[in-house]
Amino acid sequence: MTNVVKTDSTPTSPVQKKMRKKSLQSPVSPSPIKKGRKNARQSYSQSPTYPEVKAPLKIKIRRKTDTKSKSFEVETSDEEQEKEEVQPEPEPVPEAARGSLKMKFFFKKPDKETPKSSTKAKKKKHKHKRVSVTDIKKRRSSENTETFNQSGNLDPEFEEDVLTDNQIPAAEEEIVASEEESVLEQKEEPVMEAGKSKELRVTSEEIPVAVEEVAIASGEETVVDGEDVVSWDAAEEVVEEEVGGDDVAPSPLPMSEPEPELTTEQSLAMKANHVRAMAKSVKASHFKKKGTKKADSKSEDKKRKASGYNLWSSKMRKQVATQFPGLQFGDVSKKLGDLWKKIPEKEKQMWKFRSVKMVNQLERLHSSTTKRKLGSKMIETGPKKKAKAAMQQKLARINTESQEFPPHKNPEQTMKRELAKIPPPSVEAIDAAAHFHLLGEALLAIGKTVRASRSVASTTGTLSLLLDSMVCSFVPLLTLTNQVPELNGALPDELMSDTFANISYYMPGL
DNA sequence: TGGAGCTCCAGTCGCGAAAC
DNA sequence: GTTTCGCGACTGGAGCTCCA
Repeated sequence: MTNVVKTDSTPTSPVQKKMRKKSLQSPVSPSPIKKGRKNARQSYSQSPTYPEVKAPLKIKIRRKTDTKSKSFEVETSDEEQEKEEVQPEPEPVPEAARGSLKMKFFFKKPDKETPKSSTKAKKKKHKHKRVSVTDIKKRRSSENTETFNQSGNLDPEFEEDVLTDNQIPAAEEEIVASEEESVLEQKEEPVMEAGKSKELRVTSEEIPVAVEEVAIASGEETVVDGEDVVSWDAAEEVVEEEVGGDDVAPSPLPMSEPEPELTTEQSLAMKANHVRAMAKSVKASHFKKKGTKKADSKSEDKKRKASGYNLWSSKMRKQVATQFPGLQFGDVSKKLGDLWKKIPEKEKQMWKFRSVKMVNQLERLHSSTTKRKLGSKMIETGPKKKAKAAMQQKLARINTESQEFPPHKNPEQTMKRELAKIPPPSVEAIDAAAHFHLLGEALLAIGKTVRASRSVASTTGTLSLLLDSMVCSFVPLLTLTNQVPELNGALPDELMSDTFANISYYMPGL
């Protein structure tokens, strides 16, 4: 026997989801449940006549993926159907409870016995936890020997992440300064200049900060939501450029064979564009590899921002897992929850602010409707709606066209394929010049920002950027040095070429 | 049939919305 | 205005589905 519960269309938006869920939950008779959510829950959980489901029906939920409208099939075997029929007729269930009952049947996982998995139990526990947080905060001052490990002391690794009293004032300053910087950045609308890409200036300011935030939040390898969002934007744009369009410039010519009629300045511009494209492609490939499927499947608009706790826990979870290898995920979460309660409020505020700041950056990045043409000076701007619609059209076209090529299931292959689309960077003097040219643009933009903001945070943040810039200058300098005939090309071109590609990824302004 | 991709699960906190 | 609840975020693995 097969019961089919069909939905007309896939709930794509939160509102649709909610409506669909409400339709599933909505009882036959609406009046009793209209008292309110709380009452409805109470009637569900506290009803003495509610039949206890010890062995839920074996339910298979199939989702048809080949059509736009997805339907859900609920299947029950004949044997199970018999069991269902043999069961004594339960006493009448209140209408309000029926709605919830239907919901539970529909989503309950059949054959897993998880004593804690009851939603009600979880919520009760959650509720209790919330109360205990307040109590813990009140008692924290007297419990200055809160422990994490068995020795009774906070683990040294974690102490690195917990601010001491001496550090708190500096942290406060950082928060205030960063807030000022954020406000300033929000107010400041970059002025377009001929020949300068708006996108260049945006990325020169934001990407280093984003990388910094990612480093703060998750260490070097962890995928952080914010980073993915940033990079997927870049990825989309690269795909857009690579797939083509009327306004897309052709791929740069091989570096070793410049057009004879080009002036040095023109060649330099081409090189710079090539470096930009290369960096974007590398980024796109990199994050295509790291991006989670779950994140991919969700619309950016629907994604909820990661909270301060999320950022903090994503970083600390690694440490906890490293220190306690045998711990299950749930145990690690418990420890993280305990630790989160123990860290100072100031530090929590810092993580909260980092979350907010990251969201602001991403929003600004998303709100940027600028489109850059390779090899041209034109910047095209427009209303957000218009740009968004155009982007959606392009993505639709890309999706259609990309069906001609089978997707690479192996991410490594995907990355290699993406990298193969761009010519390898050459290591001639003009390439070094192009890198220096971009570096100069980036530093100029940074200088303007610092001068405009005059904040301490901007200055200190720029120092690390300058250090990165110095590092990024090494290979171009080595390239130039390698031109000296007496050296006989001591450094292999392949090495230099690979390093150029890496620098293109990290280089500010790309 | 094997591999790749997708979904769900665990426990926790934060946020937004609804209820009171 | 306060309280309560649902949902989403974090990660890694297990299990399921789909496709060649």
